[in-house]
Amino acid sequence: MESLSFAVEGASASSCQQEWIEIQDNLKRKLVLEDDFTWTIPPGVSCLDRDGKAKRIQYIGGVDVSFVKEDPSLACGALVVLDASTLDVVHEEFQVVRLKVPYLPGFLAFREAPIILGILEKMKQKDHPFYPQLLMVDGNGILHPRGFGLACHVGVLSDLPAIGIGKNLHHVDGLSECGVRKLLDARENMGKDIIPLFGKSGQAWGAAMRSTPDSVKPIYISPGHRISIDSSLEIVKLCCKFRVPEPIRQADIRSRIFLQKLKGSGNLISLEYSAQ
DNA sequence: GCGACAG
DNA sequence: ATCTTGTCGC
Repeated sequence: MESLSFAVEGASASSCQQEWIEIQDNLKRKLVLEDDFTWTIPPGVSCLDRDGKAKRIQYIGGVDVSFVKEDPSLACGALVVLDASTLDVVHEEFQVVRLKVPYLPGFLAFREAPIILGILEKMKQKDHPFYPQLLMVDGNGILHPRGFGLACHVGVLSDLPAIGIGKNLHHVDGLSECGVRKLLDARENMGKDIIPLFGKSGQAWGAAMRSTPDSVKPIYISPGHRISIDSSLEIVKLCCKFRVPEPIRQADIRSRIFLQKLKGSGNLISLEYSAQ
């Protein structure tokens, strides 16, 4: 009995993955890893400040999905929009959903992307004035076993420039936390807070970043869509008040609060119908 | 075979 | 992802 259910679940999981791999490989053909946007990135402290022509990016979106311990299939997706110059939240959207798909390493997008895309679609239909010009995603871009993580998935399907942010390293192409740690601590890298991530194959996967002066644990940045690695790093630098870039941090905080309020106000029953 | 495995 | 109190430092 026990072994049978394991066998069945194992079989469905692997056939699912095979199908998902094909989807990822197909979507990957549409992936753009160069800057492909009309706005400009505000110059950092060391850059010349003279851009009178093109308009600077104004609205940066941050997305995250939170869960409830008591009911792991219940999730709240959040999209927050920040003013790039102040990092103030100017808009927020939430969507509570029932997840039907389990989390499988390498296939995060099949769990979380539909929620994010749903929110974006709703905003786009309304021609919302705060529709983001770029998305920062809580998960990797090309730093992924097949070079197509959540940020790529969301970026391609929404056709928005996207950047992936990992709070933990997904081990790919020989990359490891230990290796990154050594490079960050290396004497020749003193003061450097960005370490390019080159795998043993020579591939550039993104970068590890010490996002605040005193943070020990780096974040992992990789382009999702329509942006280069270098530009991704410039954007992330603009957003780091704390270790986790503000757009993602706010999406994380606010999606959690949203679920807390549902719990506190006993609205869980109505969710059985609204959150399909 | 063993360990690793974004959120 | 989820939980959680105190604690350290500016």
